[in-house]
Amino acid sequence: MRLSRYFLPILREVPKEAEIVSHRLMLRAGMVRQESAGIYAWLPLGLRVLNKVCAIVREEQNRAGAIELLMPTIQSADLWRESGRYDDYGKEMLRIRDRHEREMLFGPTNEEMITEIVRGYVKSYKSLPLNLYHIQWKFRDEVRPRFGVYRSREFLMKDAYSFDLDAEGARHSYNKMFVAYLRTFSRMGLKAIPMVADTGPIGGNLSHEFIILASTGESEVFCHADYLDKAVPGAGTDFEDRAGLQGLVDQWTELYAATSEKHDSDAFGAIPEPRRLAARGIEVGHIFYFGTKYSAPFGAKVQGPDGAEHMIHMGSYGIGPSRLVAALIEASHDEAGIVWPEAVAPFRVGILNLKTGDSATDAACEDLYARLVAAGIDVLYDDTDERAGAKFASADLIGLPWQILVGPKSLAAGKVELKRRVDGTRELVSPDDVLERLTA
RNA sequence: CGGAGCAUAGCGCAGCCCGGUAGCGCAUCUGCUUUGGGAGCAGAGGGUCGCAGGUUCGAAUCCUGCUGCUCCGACCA
Repeated sequence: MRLSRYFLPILREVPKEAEIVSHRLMLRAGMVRQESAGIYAWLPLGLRVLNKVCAIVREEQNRAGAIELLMPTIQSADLWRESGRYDDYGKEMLRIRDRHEREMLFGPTNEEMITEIVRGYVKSYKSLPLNLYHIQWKFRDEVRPRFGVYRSREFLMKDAYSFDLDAEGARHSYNKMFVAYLRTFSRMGLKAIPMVADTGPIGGNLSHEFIILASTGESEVFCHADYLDKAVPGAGTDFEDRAGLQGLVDQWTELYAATSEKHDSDAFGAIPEPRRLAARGIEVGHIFYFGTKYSAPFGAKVQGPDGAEHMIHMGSYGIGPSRLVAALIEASHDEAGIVWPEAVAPFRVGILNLKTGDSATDAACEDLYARLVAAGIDVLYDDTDERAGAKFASADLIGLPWQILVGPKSLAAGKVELKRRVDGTRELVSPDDVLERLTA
């Protein structure tokens, strides 16, 4: 992409409403624009990151055996009356009437709908286990939206719902998601720690929150420091190996880790003092097992091998990609701007033409650009006639992991500079070597 | 939902107390000079002063109502 043709409204000054660093940087980097309290338009740069986050979420959900579908944003009130949550949910639910005065709502979650869908088709234990997920916009009419897309009213959510014949099967489904979550966050460059969680209004008795550590996090968390160095299960993990998967989950839950709501100071105190970690954290995922809480009121049951009818055991598993984008920035930024992990960077590489109009510099940039594009690399070519300093500032602000600085100085020696955003280091290398390095 | 505050150009703000035909910085556009860490000079464009009423010869400014947004607290993927 040529910057001169792109839509990247960078702000030099910070809109005053932005309090936390991720919100400020997202506005400055031209990633989002507020349209209403807690409602945002995703501008091209922000959308690129959001899509990359979703792609990783999808890959790991699919790897763990979950199947994607797509449910609507608008649901009927009747569906929610069936579970009894229409009245319970309160003012957080955005209620709407259509032209026929039918009561509708903008979905805050989809347990009811997915249960209704499965009830309609699944009649035999042979169809189980089943895990269906979708990535869809949701709306919760928060009393006080804040922190940009971190706590917005409209937000993108991946929610998966598992269906099993019995509690043991459900436990296995839970473990699949548990491992999938470890992998998902790890691939985004985050260290996410599963913590024992309150099951909240959704209910159930088995639940973990996935927390990443960030000084700006809103919850207080306590855990064993060994979690920070734990190896995440590999891509070759056999998700059908029940015992093996349980072993992985056990490894990841045997050490102490809890949010302040579930904090047990005795257990925490039992950790050797130097390994005690009290920090602030951001919740980026939450998984639940809730048994027959929804299948019972919906009459979602299957016939088992014994010929009898069994209530389906369910779990649900959420990740908020829109929130994750903010969380990623909270976890990775500096004074100059965002420091994207490569896996989610809007563009992996930036080419900075430090002297637009100079024929040698222009030619070298065009050549590099063409070759990187041909190699299938996401590259943003700053071909504008801004001064070098402004280009450095912009590239650092939007967090491009690799920046190729092309100017007359280094070009005189047949070189360009390859700069790493994460530590600011630069190397003088030939254009051919840059290609080599970035495509390796 | 309790408490506090704000609303003037794309962004950040001044002007309001004390009414008199709307201003600054950044951004944008044109020209010239610059050109390796957010350049300089000269010029230009851009605003129903959140909305609706009222007071007044005259309202961004005073009064009333409304709307939107932000912050603190309780709640929350």
